[in-house]
Amino acid sequence: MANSNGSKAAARDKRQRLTAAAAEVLHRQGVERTTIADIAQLADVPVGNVYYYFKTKDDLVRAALSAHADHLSLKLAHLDRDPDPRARLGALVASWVERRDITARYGCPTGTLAVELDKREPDGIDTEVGQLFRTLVDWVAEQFRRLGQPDPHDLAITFVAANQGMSLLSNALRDPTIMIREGERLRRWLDDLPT
Amino acid sequence: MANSNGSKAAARDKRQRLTAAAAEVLHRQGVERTTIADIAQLADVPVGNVYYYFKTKDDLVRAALSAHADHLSLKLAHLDRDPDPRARLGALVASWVERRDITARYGCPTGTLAVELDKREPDGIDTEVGQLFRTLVDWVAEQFRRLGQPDPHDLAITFVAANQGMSLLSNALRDPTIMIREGERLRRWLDDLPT
Amino acid sequence: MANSNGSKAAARDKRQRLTAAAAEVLHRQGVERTTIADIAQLADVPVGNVYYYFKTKDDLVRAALSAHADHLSLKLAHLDRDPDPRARLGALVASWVERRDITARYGCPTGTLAVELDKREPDGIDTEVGQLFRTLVDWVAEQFRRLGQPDPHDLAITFVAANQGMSLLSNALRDPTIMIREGERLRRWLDDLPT
Amino acid sequence: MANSNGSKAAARDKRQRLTAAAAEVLHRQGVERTTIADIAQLADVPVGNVYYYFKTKDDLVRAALSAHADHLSLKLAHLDRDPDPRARLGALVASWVERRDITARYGCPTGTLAVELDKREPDGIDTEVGQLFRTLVDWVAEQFRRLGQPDPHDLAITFVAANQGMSLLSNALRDPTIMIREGERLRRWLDDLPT
DNA sequence: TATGAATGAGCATTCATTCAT
DNA sequence: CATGAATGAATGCTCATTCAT
Repeated sequence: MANSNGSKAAARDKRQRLTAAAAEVLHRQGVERTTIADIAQLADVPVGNVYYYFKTKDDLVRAALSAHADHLSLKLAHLDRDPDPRARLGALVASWVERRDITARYGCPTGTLAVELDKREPDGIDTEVGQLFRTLVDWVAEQFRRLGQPDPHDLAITFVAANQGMSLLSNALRDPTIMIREGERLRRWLDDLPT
Repeated sequence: MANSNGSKAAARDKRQRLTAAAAEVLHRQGVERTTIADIAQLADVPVGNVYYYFKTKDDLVRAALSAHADHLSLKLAHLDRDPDPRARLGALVASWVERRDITARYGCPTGTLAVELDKREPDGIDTEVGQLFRTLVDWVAEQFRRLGQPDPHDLAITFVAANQGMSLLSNALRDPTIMIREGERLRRWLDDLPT
Repeated sequence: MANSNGSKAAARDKRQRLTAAAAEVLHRQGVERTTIADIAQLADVPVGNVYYYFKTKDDLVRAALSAHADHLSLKLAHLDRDPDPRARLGALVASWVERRDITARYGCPTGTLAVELDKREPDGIDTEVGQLFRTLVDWVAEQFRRLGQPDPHDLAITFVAANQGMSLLSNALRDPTIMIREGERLRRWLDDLPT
Repeated sequence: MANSNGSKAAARDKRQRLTAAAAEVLHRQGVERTTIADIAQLADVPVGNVYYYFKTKDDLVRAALSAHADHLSLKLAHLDRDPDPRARLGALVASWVERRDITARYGCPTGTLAVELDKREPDGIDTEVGQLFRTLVDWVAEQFRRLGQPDPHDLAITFVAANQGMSLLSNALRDPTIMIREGERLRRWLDDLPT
């Protein structure tokens, strides 16, 4: 029993550890500068063993991306607890600002991944990063819709783009305060939305 | 005379060709996925000869970045011909929107370069991409200042971040129309600025 | 069990083979003229695999040097079996003369390595070749001390230098007989030492 | 006239400068670590121009060796002014000791060159370094002959080998004082020679 | 002859992926 | 499943030598 169940648990655990390690290292070092060995080491898994969980490096990258997607789903589900759409969006902004130091240092995990993956998959039209962004945009759009805004989807694009823009700039300029000021602007914008 | 000058001109030309090729290929394929051979081939220069003009691959990357910086300077100088700051900013937005198809396919050259270089130079605080962004932000801030806006620098950050955000999203979603709609929003925003 | 131990043994064996191959080829071709491929080929190891055992070419060079150092230690230990210091030194000389053909063809392994490494590590003060020579000089000095000689260390320097000198000359002149005659001179010198 | 004579002089001068530069840099950096560009730069000659004076790198190396040979000839001619063979040999030793700092840092120019060239010309039986050593050995032998010594040639080998040995050791141990002590020993040896 | 530029072969090193046990 | 080891293709870079002018 310790065997069948235990090893399955161990396997799930290893896969999990590898995914988490990948998400972290890929964020910090970038996809191309990260070796399988880097990830294996951080996950404390022997290199040769990685391939029993992920066929290729791309698979690992995808897993890391999925991890970010899962993280996003969790966050959105958490935000959904608040019934007020405006508050939800405000909390989303707050979560962005909260991560300002990491963002200023390494950029937005999703955004930088999107940039790198775009170079990797020259013909990928319907990419998984795209899906992630779509999920987020859709959720944001839904909030704007509930707020009775016209063109909620466009507003959502603007909103999500604002995060990507301030993240990229704060990273390029190594200035976390950009996130603070831009975050305040977004919140003001939310508050000023005509009802 | 045609000789001595000719060869120098040829050399300058080759350097120029290599720089242009680098800028183009690095934009399309990304820094890490681009080999010196790729650049050499596009520039029609034998691989070994590249190193006569650029000591290292990093040098080539820097040259490509400089090319972008030069391009930006030219553009700003061109915009400066119009005395109206609001019109200047509007024209800048227009130039962004104009490039929407390339942006949707490969992202903003400067933005994607910023992301990649951040992973390459783990400790680079005062990077050259940073300088490029600073130049742009400063110019934009100056226009807002002339328009009598409070906090022109913050507005400039918002403005530049907007471009990066919409570029990234339109790239990730492979949707050039995002650039159109966001561009229009920016122009409306400019027009609505209180005087 | 044959397994786990077997692969470790195989690994040790491969490392050993690479070290031996390195020692041999580096002696014959010199450090700079020897490629990793040369060593790999002689050791019958795929080139890419070499780097699993040695991170860099320098590492391989160091390993070869260590092999020489080990060889020296063994030889000295063997000589130590004879209780008579004079006989020990005589046997050492004999071992030098024995290798005269190889020496005339390729020089003294340690001496030529010392020359080459001196050019490689421009600032290496306390080099490993230096250590090797120190070990030898110290051992020789100890013998002279036991023989009751004054300035045993100086005598040891003279003794060791004599080997390097005759090795270099016999190599440059491609004349192994130099080793014979100089060897005899050294032995006579030992015999004539005042007690 | 400034032309024909001047350019010939300039050519001779350039060749001379290249030879001197080669001798110096090859001694310091070693043959393999020295590039044509290194030599050209030190000689203040454009790289492409080097090949009008020396067809190949080997030619340059040979020229440097010839320079050392010329230097030796000059030195021996100078020593020949003293009619006393013993004094001549003593003065030769003194000249070796004088160069102790350079020797401790870079080795004996001829000796290190001999080692490196041996690796370069795998089949060179009658090498030019050999010739140089033969010249020296013959001259020294002649002095011993005049001193009425038996086996003057063997003594000469011993004498020259002593220099190579102490040079190599003082270089490997980075200790110029070895040259001093060994030099004194050689002089004592000369003085003690039976007449 | 003079010279900047061109050429191309060669080398150390990396790394994703596979294999043997 | 686990794991250390194997494999080989790819890449940045160097440099002696040659060429065009």
